[in-house]
Amino acid sequence: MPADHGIASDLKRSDLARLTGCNLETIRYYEGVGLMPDPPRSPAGHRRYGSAHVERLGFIMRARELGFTMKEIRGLLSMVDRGSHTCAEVEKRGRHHLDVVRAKIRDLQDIEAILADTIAKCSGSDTPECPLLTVLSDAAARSSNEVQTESYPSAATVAPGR
Amino acid sequence: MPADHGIASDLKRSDLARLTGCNLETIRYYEGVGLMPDPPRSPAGHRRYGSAHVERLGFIMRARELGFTMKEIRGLLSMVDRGSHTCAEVEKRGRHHLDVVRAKIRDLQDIEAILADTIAKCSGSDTPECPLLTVLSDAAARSSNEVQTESYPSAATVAPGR
DNA sequence: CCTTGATCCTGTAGTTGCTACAGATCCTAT
DNA sequence: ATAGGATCTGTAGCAACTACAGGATCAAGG
Repeated sequence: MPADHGIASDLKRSDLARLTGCNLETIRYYEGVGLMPDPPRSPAGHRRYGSAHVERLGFIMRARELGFTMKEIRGLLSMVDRGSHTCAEVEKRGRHHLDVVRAKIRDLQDIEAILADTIAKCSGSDTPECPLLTVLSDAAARSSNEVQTESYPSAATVAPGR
Repeated sequence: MPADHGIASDLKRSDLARLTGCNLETIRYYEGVGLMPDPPRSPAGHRRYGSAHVERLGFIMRARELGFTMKEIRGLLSMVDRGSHTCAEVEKRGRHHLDVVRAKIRDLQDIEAILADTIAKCSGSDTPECPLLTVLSDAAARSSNEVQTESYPSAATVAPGR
């Protein structure tokens, strides 16, 4: 096998985009908000990237795929940049993010249950009466065992105006 | 107990907000984007709402809670406004939204699995080595049975620059 | 060598769904 | 009458990008 001819460099912005799967414009955006460093420029002012940039942007993209917010990614990166990170601290942040992800899953599962239950009652016919519209129109139809504590005397029609 | 004196009216914007749980400013926003009708005004120009507005905003709020986008809500409302809705059509839209919700749940569950698996390997100690950082730094660590089809020769360090 | 088309540059506006502010007017209670 | 809330308008900000306009530059073909 031939010898490696050294660290790659001289990548254009489009190369970096292609290698990382990141949108071209987003690279500039990340530079603007300080997630990516200002790269060296060619004499004509074109950005020139190296493998270090590929690594860093790859890190950002994978964190994004895992749903980390920009703030969290920024925190992780600055820890690593400073070399002040420990597994314990990274794990702590990861666990916090996991909690957030699990909370979102629970919220969506609640929504899923209501939607599925309601839709199951739909007739699929041409009548205007619809269980889903009823649920959307009437708070009481949602949680039938919970009494509305404060509401206005109900009017005749749903979604009036026009 | 005194008799009900008819359909309510002359609600102020703050009243509507309180009755529906909607943010005060959001009401004006919904009016601006055409989700809520322009209400009648008092001589001095203050918005005056009635029970029909309470109903409509309640509809919007409940659709929001179920994760419908503004576009979907707009579609549902305009159907109902026109009186052209059928249970079949509403059900169709509801099922589509349910599909979207379920897809989101699956995405989040994938994320949850990767996070949980990775964090489980963390030592929680003071070392800088961390399985979670490894996963974020190295694409190969994510899907270990999938060969990277296109990537750059890897450099020494993760998250360089500084 | 020169042209042509692709790519790069900058700054700025649009997206979704709100939320919050500034500065002016108005209402309500004492 | 006056003090304090509440309302009015327009506009700016948030996350996290994405897309465009108008110009400069590069790379390949003739």
